[in-house]
Amino acid sequence: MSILDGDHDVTAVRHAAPTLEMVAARAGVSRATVSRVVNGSDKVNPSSIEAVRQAIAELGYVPNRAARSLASAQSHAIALVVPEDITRFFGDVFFASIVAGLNDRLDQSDYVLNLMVASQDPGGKTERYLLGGAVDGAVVVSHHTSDHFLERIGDAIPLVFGGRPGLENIDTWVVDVDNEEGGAVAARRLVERGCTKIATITGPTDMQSALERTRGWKRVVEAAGLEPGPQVDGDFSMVGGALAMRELLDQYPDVDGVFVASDLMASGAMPVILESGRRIPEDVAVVGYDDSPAALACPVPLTTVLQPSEAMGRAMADILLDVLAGGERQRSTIMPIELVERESA
Amino acid sequence: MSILDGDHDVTAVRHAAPTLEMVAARAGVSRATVSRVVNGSDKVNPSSIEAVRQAIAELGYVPNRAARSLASAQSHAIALVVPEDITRFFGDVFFASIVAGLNDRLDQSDYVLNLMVASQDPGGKTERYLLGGAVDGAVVVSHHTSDHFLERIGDAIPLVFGGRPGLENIDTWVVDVDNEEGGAVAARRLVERGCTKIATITGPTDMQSALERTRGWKRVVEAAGLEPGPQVDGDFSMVGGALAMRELLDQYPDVDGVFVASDLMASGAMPVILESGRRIPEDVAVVGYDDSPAALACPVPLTTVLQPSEAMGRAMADILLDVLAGGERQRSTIMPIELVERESA
DNA sequence: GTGAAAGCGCTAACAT
DNA sequence: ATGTTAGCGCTTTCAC
Repeated sequence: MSILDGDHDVTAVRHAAPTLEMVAARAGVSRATVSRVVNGSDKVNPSSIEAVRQAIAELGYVPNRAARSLASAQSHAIALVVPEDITRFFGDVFFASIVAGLNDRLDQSDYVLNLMVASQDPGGKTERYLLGGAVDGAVVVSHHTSDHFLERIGDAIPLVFGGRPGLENIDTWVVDVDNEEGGAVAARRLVERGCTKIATITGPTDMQSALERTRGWKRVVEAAGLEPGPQVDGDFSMVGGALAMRELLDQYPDVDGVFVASDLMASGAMPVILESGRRIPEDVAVVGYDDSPAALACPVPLTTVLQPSEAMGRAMADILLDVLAGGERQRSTIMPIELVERESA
Repeated sequence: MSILDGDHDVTAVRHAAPTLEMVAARAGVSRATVSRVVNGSDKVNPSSIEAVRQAIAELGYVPNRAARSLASAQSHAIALVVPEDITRFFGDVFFASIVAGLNDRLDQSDYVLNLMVASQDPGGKTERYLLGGAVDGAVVVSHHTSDHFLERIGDAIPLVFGGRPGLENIDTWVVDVDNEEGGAVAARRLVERGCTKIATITGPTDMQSALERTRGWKRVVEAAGLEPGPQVDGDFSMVGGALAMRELLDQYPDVDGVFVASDLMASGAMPVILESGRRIPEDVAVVGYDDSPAALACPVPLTTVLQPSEAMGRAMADILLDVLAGGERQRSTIMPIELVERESA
């Protein structure tokens, strides 16, 4: 009692956290017993459990994480590494739902998530953090190809990559979406509705995912006995999509179907099509990619390819947790995509 | 050398991290000296510094965070607490740039950011984490009014709130944007362009920020000698904005100016105005709020109120870091808003 | 300027 | 089932 009645010092003095030792003293048991109760060991006498529980409640005891972590060599934390500009990252619904999925899975464990934005990272702070035992494992999400510093880290803690190839020769897992199949599904839709002049607006050519989507698109178009139309780089941005569309209409005026590799680009491209006097989908059918909010904000509701981003996040967390618990997991997990049918194609 | 040449066990065995003791042995100095070098103490002989540095490099030594944290009673981490649904959080550009600002400031310190999404938080994991000494302080961002569990936390570590009122009676700081002034600026724009029938589409009435914007709007409209038009709740969503606009046009058909308390709502409301045969801004002028990407995706480029969200994030981090360093800071910081002039008003 | 020694609060063997 | 004893890897007096 005497320790707690400190109402008078609320604002100025921070309460010193009670320790396990204080709990032990109050409950009249050894520190080891308290530790056992806290960690849910089964070999404890019910009466002791009760006494400890009460002492914990009365004192408001919370285990010190650093001490626990030091003694057990586990942090019960995992890092979310984002080697990307943070505004871009958060602006992207794809990433947002991955994080939501991650978080959802983690909520059911006693692990916490640490956000590491490594875009600039002066002084290798991120690397030191990951190597310093602060986290038991890490999840890496980015569209870009792997950054170098991660190689050393995969050597020290398990790494799960999302949406892109992992590193070679070290302990890493990959959860990816089947981008090529995504491009293929989009193209198939166009082919099946009777388009014969099928072009595509692609993402940046230095992104693996963009390349794969294009490859899938091309495969299907060719398999249908058609001559693939132009591939114009739209840079994954809205204005990029508009510019690409303009260029496309110029050099390939009789285009009747286009696979736009992101909804954002599609939302930029559509007005250009409309302004040229063509109708969507009657004259030019459009299939997007992402099923982002942008798909609904388009002039014509966009038929698009849905990536299971939240499920990806959940899968990544699940794999990492499993591995940390000593389980075995497949190195590579490919998540299925699906077509969301709306009006543009 | 002999310790490092372990190329053969890359995949299976994780390297045991070198300890300070190993560095000391290699450098031929005491552990205390290594610690001094690592922490940049000035009272170390240059030659020792050199020896230690080299040993660190050769061994690839990285200090163990848990041990350091336990011994120094500091974690060098701060938490970003989000008592909100994560998808909503990341979907909101306002929050995204706050995080960008936070991160930007933190990059220049040796603190790291820990993401705590407390929306559901079974078992009070977040609370235990924050209370367990895992972080030295926390930043809380959310539009919603304070959650209860934060009170105990503010008692243990310094808390900085963003964009909403903090808690009473405990050590908290608040960085907020002047929402009332934001609403006032928007209304002023409408008044100055000659509107006389000015309505508003508001955010949810249980959000402080929404209330304040409406208050500012009302104050200015009345000060101009005008009768304030209807206030319709648009729920901060796109469809909510559309529905609200429809209702507004019904009950107040001669409206000639409307302050829509978020760009997202405005992007939903505008098409409704246009479809009713009214022109923007000639018949109905529209001012939004946020200066989000949605402002540019509107049928008519949206004049809107800009919140300095990134600066807010930076300010929050700055305050927290200062306080952690023992500095004194004002409890409340109000950031200025500004009007972004485009075509809709 | 440098080293020795004593913890930080917890977990994990090892006894009992 | 419970207590005792060592540490985990680091910082931090306190001597020298």
